[in-house]
Amino acid sequence: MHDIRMVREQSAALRDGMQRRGMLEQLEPVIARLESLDRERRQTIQTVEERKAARNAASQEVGRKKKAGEDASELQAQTRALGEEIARLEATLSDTEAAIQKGLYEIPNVTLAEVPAGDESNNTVVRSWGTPRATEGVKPHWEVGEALKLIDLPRGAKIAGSGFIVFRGAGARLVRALMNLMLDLHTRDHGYDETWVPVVVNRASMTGTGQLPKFEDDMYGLTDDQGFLIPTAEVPVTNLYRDEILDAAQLPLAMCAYSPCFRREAGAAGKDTRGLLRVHQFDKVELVRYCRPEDGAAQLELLTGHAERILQTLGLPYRVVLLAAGDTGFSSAMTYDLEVFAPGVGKWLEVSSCSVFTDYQARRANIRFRAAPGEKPQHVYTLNGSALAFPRVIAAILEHCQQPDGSVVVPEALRPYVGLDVLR
RNA sequence: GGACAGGUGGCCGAGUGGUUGAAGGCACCGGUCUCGAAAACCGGCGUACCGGCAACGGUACCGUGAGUUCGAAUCUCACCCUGUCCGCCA
Repeated sequence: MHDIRMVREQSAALRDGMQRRGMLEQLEPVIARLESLDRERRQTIQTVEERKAARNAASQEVGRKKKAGEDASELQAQTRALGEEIARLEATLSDTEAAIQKGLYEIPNVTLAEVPAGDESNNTVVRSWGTPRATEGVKPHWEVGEALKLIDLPRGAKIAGSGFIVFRGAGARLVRALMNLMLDLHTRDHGYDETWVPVVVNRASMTGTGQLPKFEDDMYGLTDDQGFLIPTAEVPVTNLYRDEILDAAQLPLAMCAYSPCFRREAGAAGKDTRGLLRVHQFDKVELVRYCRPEDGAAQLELLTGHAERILQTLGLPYRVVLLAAGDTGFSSAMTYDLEVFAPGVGKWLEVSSCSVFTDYQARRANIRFRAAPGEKPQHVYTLNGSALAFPRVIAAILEHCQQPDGSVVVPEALRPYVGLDVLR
């Protein structure tokens, strides 16, 4: 969420940011309305506070008179009328403020200068690693997965619904292996603090990271309670320090967490629905960092490198894509997608999305730090990235490491965790 | 799930419906004293918003929300959270 002051004082930069996302036309009415609501709000505040000052003075006078044994009934009646006026003004004010809030929630973050303007056709591959193998003769992961009895999609659909996966045998062990490998690397080599968090969170947390109010349809909500299943560990982990003020010495703060993730994928019907590419529940190790504003860009490079390291360790060819403004997520200021090549389906699969949110999330979630004792707290910059999402990594392994006989060579780094060299 | 008890400033802890933003203490900052330090003493010490170039003025905030009242930290209701005991349960 932006600060209303951003709208007031930096409206040119805001409009430029929306232009670069290709959303200015759509959002111009919202911005213009915010500008007028802002003026309205301040106007009303002035009036209401002036009336309150008058009421406070009159109330004290009533008290004084009563104490002195004088009659205060007339003054009381006047003050009551004043109170009624205040109530009306406050109702107006709270309407105005709600409208401002709503408007601010509709405006996405402004992207950083190095982010290319325009829609996804302007996404840029900034580097790549490894050599994608030829697609010739490589079977899609769902065929291998089924043949090797690693994945049971029909039974997943039976017990939960389509888009829910069952892993079996070595497939299930592969999931556990990935979890351990990733957590080990991030905690041992990359300095992340391992965290284990609830997969159910409340509305305040979902609002803090920006899933609410705009994307409620994408999430699973609990029907009897006011909770939601998390779509990513970003939500609980980033919210850990919601409404807190950190010491400067705590920054940069780095946390990683394994969690299952739940997504309704509403509106995605028919797209990438085969196999493991788009499912309602999947596992992921997530990286979350908080840093000082001046470190934001460097921290994004660092975090992205940590995610890349997993793909390198697994020996899977990938490329790093800098998303154009129009393709960058709502709350994000800059995002790199990591795409691994899956020769069986002949596609680059997004297995990670690493973003810096500047202070956009931190403002919403009210996460601050004090640069020096006695200074005013300011918002941290938040970052996160998957490292990595399991199902697509598994798909890539089943395809990239596939042998002509249909068996799959387990990436070397994973062998101690899986306990097998080849899946056959 | 049931029964009690409780939620006040960075922390502890007072608070009778009326100059209470809130006693007192701790912590913290500045000063006096000291060769220096400690102790003692003196002073300072919340946040947000609105107006103002500023000095400053105003408003709001005692878990959250609503209500009663001329006036609410203080009274009423609902909700949330914490603690203790009971029940149930992996």
